Amino acid sequence: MTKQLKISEAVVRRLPIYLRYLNELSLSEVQTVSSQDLGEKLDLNPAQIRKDLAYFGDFGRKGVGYNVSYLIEKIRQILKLDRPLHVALVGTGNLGRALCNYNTYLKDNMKIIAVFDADPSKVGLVINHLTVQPTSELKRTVAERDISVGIITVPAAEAQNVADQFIGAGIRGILNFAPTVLRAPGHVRIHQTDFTADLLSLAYYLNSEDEEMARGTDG
Amino acid sequence: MTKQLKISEAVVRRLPIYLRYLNELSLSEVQTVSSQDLGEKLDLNPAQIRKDLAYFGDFGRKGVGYNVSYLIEKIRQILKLDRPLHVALVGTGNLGRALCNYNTYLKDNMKIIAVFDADPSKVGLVINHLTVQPTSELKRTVAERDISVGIITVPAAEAQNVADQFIGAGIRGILNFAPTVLRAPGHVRIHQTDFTADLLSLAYYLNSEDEEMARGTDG
DNA sequence: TAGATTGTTAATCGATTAACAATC
DNA sequence: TAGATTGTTAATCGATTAACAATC
Repeated sequence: MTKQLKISEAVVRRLPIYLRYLNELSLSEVQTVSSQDLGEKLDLNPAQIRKDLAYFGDFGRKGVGYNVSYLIEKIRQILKLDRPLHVALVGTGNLGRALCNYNTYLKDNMKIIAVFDADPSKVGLVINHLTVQPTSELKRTVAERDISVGIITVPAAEAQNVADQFIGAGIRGILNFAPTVLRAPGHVRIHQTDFTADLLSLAYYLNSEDEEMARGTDG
Repeated sequence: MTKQLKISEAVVRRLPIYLRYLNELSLSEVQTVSSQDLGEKLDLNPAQIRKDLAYFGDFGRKGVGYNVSYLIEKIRQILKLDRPLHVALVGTGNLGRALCNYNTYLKDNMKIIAVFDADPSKVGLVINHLTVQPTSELKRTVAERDISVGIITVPAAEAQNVADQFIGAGIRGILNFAPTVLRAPGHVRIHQTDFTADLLSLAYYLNSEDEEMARGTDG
């Protein structure tokens, strides 16, 4: 029986992680997996995994565990990856090109099907079978090709402008790689990927051997 | 007076965000900023910002706000970005190349100074003034050039192997872009950048116009 | 002095984990 | 039946937010 409470973001963000490992298991022809197994592999608490999944239904069998292919099917339904999802990307710098080539990765019905750049010298280039279009065509293409997600890989200064174009074109979600906070109306979901922040915050945790010794002595 | 409680990860992850905007303000020659201003710009609660900063010291002035350049200096000290920090990257695919070119971005004393690839056909290529070295040279280079952070941009199947080499070479922190959970001893800090998960989890939140109307009618 | 804004405490909210009855 | 493992409740832990005295 599927419950419909409000699901926390933390839970939703773990679902793709589960899905990824389940797909691996499926390839290895593993039939069944326990929350214990999943927890060890993904470095998560088994109780948390059971709780996460139980928000959406009773997918497991007591004493047995979870059927791998059934759970894959269910998580794909929850994430709405059981239907095709069209993505557009703006900004064909190194990062944008990298993401276009990641398309193979996203076999989960999610596919970049259009690529844009404001720079005329980039227009017409072919990246992984996609021809770069001028950003001026964004609105029309999004409507015509039923694109619901936009990826932004332009410089920070242009990101809000591109976001506004996406929003005006009726996009539903944006994945932003530019290091800037985007404004969007409530019905447009924004996910931020901020690896500069990931990298800089890493510095905080770097202890030299010396410091570790010092701590050992002190405390 | 600097307090030394245990600082939560959530707090540390916001510091680079503050730093980024403060640097912008500094460029615009803004002298002073309030938690109110910061909160509006960064879409965060002002009380949270004040609390975050207060963990590390009394950086503000009541009735006035925070001095921009003083706060920049302090946050850089906290994040240990007041000293040079050498980074190595393994995997010169599209993403790896993209990150090498982001070097300009990371003016904060953090710099990619060595690049490796296991593929002999990549060795010797020059990416943003860096010559690609064979991965076999990783350990020696890390030691010789005082490299403390490793970035992994290889396929998932090879990521743990590369991580182990970094760890064996005495690295202190790893930023992993491969979609796999890495194992590491406690003294090595792992940050995971998982934009595939960011993208897939986005799908969960995409409501079509129709669904929104339905919800409007139902509830 | 009056207005603004910090630093901090207390209240709230949310997420994780432990424990265990149910049951395969 | 005995062993394993789920789903779920209760307990814990942690993070965010509101409120306000202190003070510039």
